[in-house]
Amino acid sequence: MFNDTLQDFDISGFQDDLVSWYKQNKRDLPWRENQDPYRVWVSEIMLQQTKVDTVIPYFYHFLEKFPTVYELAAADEQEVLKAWEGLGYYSRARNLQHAVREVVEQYDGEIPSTPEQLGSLKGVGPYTKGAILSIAFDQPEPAVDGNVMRVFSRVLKIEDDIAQARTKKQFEHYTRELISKEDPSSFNQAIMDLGATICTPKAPTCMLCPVNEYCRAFDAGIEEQLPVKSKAKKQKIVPYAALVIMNEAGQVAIEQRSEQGLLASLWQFPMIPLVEVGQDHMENWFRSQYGINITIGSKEGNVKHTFSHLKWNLDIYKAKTEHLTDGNNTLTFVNKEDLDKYPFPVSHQKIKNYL
DNA sequence: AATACGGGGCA
DNA sequence: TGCCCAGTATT
Repeated sequence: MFNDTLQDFDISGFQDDLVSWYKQNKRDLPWRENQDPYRVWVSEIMLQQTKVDTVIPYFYHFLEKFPTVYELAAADEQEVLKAWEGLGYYSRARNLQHAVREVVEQYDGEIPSTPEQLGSLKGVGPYTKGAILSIAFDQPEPAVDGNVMRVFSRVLKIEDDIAQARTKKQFEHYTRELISKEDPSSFNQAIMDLGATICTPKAPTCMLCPVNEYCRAFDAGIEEQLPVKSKAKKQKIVPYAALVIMNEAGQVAIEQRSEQGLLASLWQFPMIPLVEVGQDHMENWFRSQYGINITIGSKEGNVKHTFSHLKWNLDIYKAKTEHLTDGNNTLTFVNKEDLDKYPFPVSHQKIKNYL
């Protein structure tokens, strides 16, 4: 199926040097305290596209609030989102709770340990499946993430575009061949630690690398040129007016976002899409949408926020209304002190400063 | 095969 | 700014 890349590669020597290095140098991380599959699972979901240092405080708090699958399954979704607030990719939290509920109902609370059952859970893709199977259940399954592709693209001198799906398949194939069958958990985590601390995206410190003698890119002096990755396209800029609307009771208006799409089910200050609505028509548009009159003051400031695929440019306005509710009950008027009970995206947490 | 989906840190 | 990060689901 694949070429002869692994011909003449000293697999057992590579495994031994990598795993011994890991055992002496592994990072002390909270989810490495034990092999509890639930802890491993939660950590792997949080770590998707997210740095270790960012995850650590969330992990502690989340495990304290939801120590086992049972507490998480029983929790209110808003509570789970609140615990995820600021971490991003909020569908991870929703999918995790959905999957945990399935584990409680279908598997009597025991996290399944077969690739088929585990991989069928919401939010558990090829990487997370392999990570849980290897780390929690000691099974020799590949867990191919960005680290693995970077490390092996260098070690094996693979010059295919790692942004392509078929390239990832290649790495899964090679990792399956290379992974230690005696200690797959240490092997997979060793690659991650190596990628995070030595085989870094820029300026890898090859002189400190425990497996540099096996590294074909290092041998050829092209480690900085790998991996090859095609560029992402630029984000579109989307302008909005964000409104901090106070009523005469001193309450502020917020609303919950749709259950689907961007920042699903999170809360926000009402926003007017300035692509469709002219500056002079904001109050009219608001009345047509929400059924109440508001008086918009002058612009108070601006918040820019970059997502992976778009940029929000938010002009902040303060506004007043005489109403205590809106026409269709889309808005919720809350006391300032109660704002922190609701999960807000980071962009709208910044708007709280204008209160 | 491409796109949607967050947010932070770093050169 | 642009790139990267312990990716997955949807189209």
